[in-house]
Amino acid sequence: MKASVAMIEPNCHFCSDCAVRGFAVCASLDPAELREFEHLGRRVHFGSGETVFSEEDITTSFYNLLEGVMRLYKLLPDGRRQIVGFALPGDFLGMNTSGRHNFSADAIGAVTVCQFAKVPFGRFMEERPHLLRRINELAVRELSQARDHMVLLGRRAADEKLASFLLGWRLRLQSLNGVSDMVPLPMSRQDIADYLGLTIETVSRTFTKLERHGAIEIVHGGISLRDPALVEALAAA
Amino acid sequence: MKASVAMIEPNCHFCSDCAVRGFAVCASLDPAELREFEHLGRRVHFGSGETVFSEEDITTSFYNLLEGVMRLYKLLPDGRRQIVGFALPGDFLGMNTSGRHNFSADAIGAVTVCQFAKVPFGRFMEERPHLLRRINELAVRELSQARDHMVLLGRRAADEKLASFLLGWRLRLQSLNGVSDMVPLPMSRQDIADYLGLTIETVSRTFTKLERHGAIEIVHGGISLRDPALVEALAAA
DNA sequence: CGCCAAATTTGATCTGGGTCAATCGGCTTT
DNA sequence: AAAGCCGATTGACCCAGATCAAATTTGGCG
Repeated sequence: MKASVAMIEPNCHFCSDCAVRGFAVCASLDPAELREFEHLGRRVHFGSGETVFSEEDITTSFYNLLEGVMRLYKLLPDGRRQIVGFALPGDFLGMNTSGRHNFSADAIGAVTVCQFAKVPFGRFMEERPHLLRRINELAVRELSQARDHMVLLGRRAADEKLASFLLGWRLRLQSLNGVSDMVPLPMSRQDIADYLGLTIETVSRTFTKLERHGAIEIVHGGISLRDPALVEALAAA
Repeated sequence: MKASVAMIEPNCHFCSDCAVRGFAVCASLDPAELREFEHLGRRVHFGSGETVFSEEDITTSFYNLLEGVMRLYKLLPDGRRQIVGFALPGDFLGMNTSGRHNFSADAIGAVTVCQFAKVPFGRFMEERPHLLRRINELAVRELSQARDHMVLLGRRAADEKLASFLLGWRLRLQSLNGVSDMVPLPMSRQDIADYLGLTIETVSRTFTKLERHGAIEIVHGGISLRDPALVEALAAA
């Protein structure tokens, strides 16, 4: 939404001690490859609300999210928005066949990405099938998530949507931060609404309803799961 | 839905004169590789309504659709169904990370697939990065379609959904059969409803409404686009 | 051709979630 | 600490699409 005034950090970092080393695309590279890979990417910071790339942009870079959360979305000409996913550290963004990004991505809060120019990255991947295999694995996993999201959007009621979202989000955070009943929600109610195919009012009412039923507690910056089994029952439905 | 009594044809066919040779996964193989590849797949026929594989099945095979149309769908425990896509000749099915199919697939009308056992296919692909690249390309394209479908499900009204579906389906058929204003619809109204996140009644009413407005004509086995520009205006909206 | 079963269309009514309109509450600014 | 702002909540009302209930059409099949 805001004009990009992203800060580019002098590249004084090493892949070997990168926070996402173990589970991002680079997990497929051995130490020798990693040293070469290091020269391909540069760290870039984005502030809250800044746009990292837009739907119709020609793809010149791929991105590996290192820190923070991003919203990935598509807009209709009249401004309706559908958030197609939230990106977390370790997610790889920018693959496409058309030569253009087919969704937009903004930072939710401060974000750090590892940016790769498309051409050198493609050349590097050319002769490293295991990197391609890793990227394919990530694409196939995303495809599976996308299909789950379609079921949610097409066939679930508002309370089921919210319950599934909370559990799914918690699960993704678990692999980064460990298990907890506290679920931080860095995105706004509007973001949640646009992710679930609802309005902000319905999201707010549904949160309140879940809280009244003792399923969750709404706390500053997120929610706390009071009765995980109840929420799971709603989400399974 | 029906128990599978699929007919397995003695493998007397050659990849080189396969109908989907030019645009399926095998498009990435040279003539020598193709001869080897030939021994990996076997043609299998399915009758109308037969299930090719189910959501929770362990993946033992991949499939290349040769002839016919399939519906790909997920079910909720209470029977609600979301169709996540329709497969057409050239589509490659079965990739996943979990070891299980994450959706079910039935034949809509008679279908022929080229079935590959997972392990030998994986071994063959292992040493042919261009085949992997081709599969990745197909996955990334599907991901883009999936995101468009999310926008449709989450943010579009019934008439916009139907108009987008008709145009999208026509476009896919175009690359197989050439341009035409006649759009065959081999799937049932219920299938269309489950694809669009609507009920069968709403789909039927919306078809009638589009016909009354002179946008389409409902003909046996499909529709005819009477005013493509009008339909496009609705779909763009 | 005539009969039954299934698919589709049409009609009447209902309702979940949208729309419109106030508040509310937590930050920032001064 | 008062004012202003913005996101979130709550309330009143409405409507697109769901649900329930018939017709009507279509397709197989003896």
